[in-house]
Amino acid sequence: MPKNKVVSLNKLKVACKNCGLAKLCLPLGLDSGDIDQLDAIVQRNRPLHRGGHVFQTGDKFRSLYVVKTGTIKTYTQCPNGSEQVVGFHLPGEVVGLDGIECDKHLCSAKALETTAVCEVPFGRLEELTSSIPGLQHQLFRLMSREITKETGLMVLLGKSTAEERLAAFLLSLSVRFHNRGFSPVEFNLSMSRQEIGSYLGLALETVSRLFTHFQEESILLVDRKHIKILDMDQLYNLLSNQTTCLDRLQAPN
Amino acid sequence: MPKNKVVSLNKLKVACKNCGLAKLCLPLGLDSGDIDQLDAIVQRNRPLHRGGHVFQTGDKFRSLYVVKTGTIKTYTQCPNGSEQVVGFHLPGEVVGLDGIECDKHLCSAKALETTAVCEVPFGRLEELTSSIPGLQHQLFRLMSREITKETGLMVLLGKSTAEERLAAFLLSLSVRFHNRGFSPVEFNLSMSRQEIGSYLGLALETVSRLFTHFQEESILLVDRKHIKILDMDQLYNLLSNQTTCLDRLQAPN
DNA sequence: GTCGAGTATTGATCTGGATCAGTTTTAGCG
DNA sequence: CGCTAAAACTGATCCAGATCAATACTCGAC
Repeated sequence: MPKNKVVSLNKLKVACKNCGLAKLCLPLGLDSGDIDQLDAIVQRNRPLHRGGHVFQTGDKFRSLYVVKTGTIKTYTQCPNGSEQVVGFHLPGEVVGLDGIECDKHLCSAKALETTAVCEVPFGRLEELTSSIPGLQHQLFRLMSREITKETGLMVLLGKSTAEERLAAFLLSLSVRFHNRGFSPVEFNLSMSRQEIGSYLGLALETVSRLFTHFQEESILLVDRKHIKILDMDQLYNLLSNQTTCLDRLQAPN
Repeated sequence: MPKNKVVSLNKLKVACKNCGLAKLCLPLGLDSGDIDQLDAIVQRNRPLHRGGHVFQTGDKFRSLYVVKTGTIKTYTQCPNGSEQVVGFHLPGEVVGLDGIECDKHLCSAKALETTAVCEVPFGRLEELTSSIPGLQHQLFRLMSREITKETGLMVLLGKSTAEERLAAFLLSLSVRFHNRGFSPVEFNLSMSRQEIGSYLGLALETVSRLFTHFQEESILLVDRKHIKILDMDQLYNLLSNQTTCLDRLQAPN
């Protein structure tokens, strides 16, 4: 923890109370004074470049990380070298919860584009719960939501078609962008077809074909990584039998 | 019946400190006095019969439940009526964590056989963290483990063959039984082929065929719900490319 | 600008496991 | 005990999506 990055820190130091993400993030439901206390332990390091790691499998667990801008993907490496994406994390979403159990990270987290994260040392966060009523419950809620989201994805992977999986993925992104103040119908994917496929348990060719197919059906307009949803209803209808996991994937955070 | 009831209730009132599961359960890492405090809030209701519900989707969230004896399955109901199993829970394992987020349960939990559970009112559990150092961290660890386990299952569902899935499932059970003092090589399945299939994202026919196949390969001896693992090494080898999720599924709890 | 490497698209083929269908076994019950 | 319904097994067929293969596009480096 060097203390000589005064200049870059100033540029990055958006206090939690001034941060547009506060309603989605850890401070949710805390009052102004409490947020100041939380703010005091948050470390704001310089942004990561595309490909930079927040942490890697096996690293000692010290902190949770909240995405401020950009996108983080979490993934595990299989023995044969191939990687499996386990999550995409947008601004306001927390990364690193899997590290609490064994005190070391069980997956790796890397930036898909230039990305800024807020580092929250977990030991100090745990201490803060004694002086901030509600913070403990907020953390339990956050972890419960993570469990819910993963359950939703399990259900999706267990019994849905490729079409349903991609539709659910796009709708999840749509809702999450919307919650963050961006357009729910037009956005850029920061991940490759390969990464989408890995996350959804599909081959990259299948993902590519589905984009083409959705475009032919006038559900989407696809230009490389730029997506425009033309017919939201039709996209929802593809999931009519999957409302359970859809609800879960659309959880507010 | 009335006479028996008293006796059986007395028999059920095993204090946490005398419970054989304490090393796997919430009291893990707490000292004797702390366990007494925890014990004081735990409710031990009469056992559930096969098919009885611990809670159902939409119920208000009040408590976590720890399986004492028997097995609980958690599942969600799809709009079309079919159900999707999301977990099987053995003695010492906690059920209900998904309810914290929205203050209501998002899945249902029912007994697969006669099953006793310890009910832990969550509000009181949260209060207890202020007087029991370490309990908060233990709860965070517990939830982190849940996230880890679900991630492991996601990976399994995303990219593994039917054979690998069933092998991983059996090995997971084996380890969990072993941790609970039972034989790791011989046990009874409390769930149907249908339920195993639902959990693993397979058709019940596929599960049935795989049991036959494993038996032909002298990996297993299968007699209806009774399983004997004849060749543990071969079962492991089926997962050679899947060590990541194997580790996760074998998490101590 | 050209080059080259990564990424995406599209087509052709193959296959694991779903689905359908029929049979057998088991468990529950009057 | 036999009757019934659910669960399990087994065989035959089919198809969604993987895999293999070839081509096209994008973008940064020089």
